[in-house]
Amino acid sequence: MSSDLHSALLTWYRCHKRELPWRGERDPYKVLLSEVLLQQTRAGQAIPYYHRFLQRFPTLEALAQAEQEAVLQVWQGCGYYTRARNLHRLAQQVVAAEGTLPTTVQGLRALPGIGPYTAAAVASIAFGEPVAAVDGNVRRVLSRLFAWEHPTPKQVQETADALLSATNAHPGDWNQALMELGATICTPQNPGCGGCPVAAFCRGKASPGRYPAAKVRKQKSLELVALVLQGPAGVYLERRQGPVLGGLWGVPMEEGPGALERLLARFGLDSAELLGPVHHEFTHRKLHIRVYRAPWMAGENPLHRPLSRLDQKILALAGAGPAHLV
DNA sequence: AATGCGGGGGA
DNA sequence: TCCCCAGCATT
Repeated sequence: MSSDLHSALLTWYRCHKRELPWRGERDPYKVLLSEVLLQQTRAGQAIPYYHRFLQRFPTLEALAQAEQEAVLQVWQGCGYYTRARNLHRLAQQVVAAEGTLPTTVQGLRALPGIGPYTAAAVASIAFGEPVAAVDGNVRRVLSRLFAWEHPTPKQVQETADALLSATNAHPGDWNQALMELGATICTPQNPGCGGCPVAAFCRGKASPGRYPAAKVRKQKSLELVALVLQGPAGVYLERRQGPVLGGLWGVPMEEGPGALERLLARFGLDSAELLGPVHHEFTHRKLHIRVYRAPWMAGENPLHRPLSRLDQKILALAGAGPAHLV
């Protein structure tokens, strides 16, 4: 019974897995990089960043010696920039201590930016530790297999561990097989149950949309004003602080009533030209930005700074984006 | 347990 | 439009 599920999934995986750059990779540094990139990021989006990152920082040592801004420059556009800052910190920490990455879940878990999933993924894939890596795919696959509408983290982890302990496959391969099924067949919408290798074992296949129940998301609306200060050599940029786009560079912005007045006061200006609106969405925020422009004596080329997509949009509207200054 | 954090792709 | 992605840190 259970062994049939295992062999069915593993056979399918050997035959149908996507060819990804990190597939079959056992180098801990490369495995770690791929797993961090894949946090809340689809494989297709992560691939170019994986290549760019390894070309720029081929080893953990090279990453440790880099400036944070150089790391963010490579990560630019990939989102969740805390990942890049933490990975950089991790490299410096490890190189300063042991020199090589920890080889166990427990050791990996203690590093910045490494949570339960990433620790288990790296330990199982790179070091063969028999531990289940539970991500969103695994949670969804198991919820459907067992018809759980409201799976608890404990329930999912325990079941995933039990399934892993019942296979002779390499733990990393088993974990990836389960995730690959979730990513390509057992998808959130319109799952391909007709082509599913384990449909015979699935209690939820009659109504896969019910498992697991969708989360509720609320999106806050924010009114912002941005000021593009344009000079002969480029635009005025400042380094953003705090949790939102922290470490990246961008144009001055203020939020809420009186935002424009505060911006003008900051730079001793009387007025600025309204260029137009820019709309930008984060998962939890909907930003409405009124973009103004004013002449300025200094400025720099935005190409040389790590910028978010948001700031790239604003600069494009002002005709001052990286593409306009190359 | 809930919330915040980017950006993009598929339906 | 809406959903959510090979999650983690913080509260």
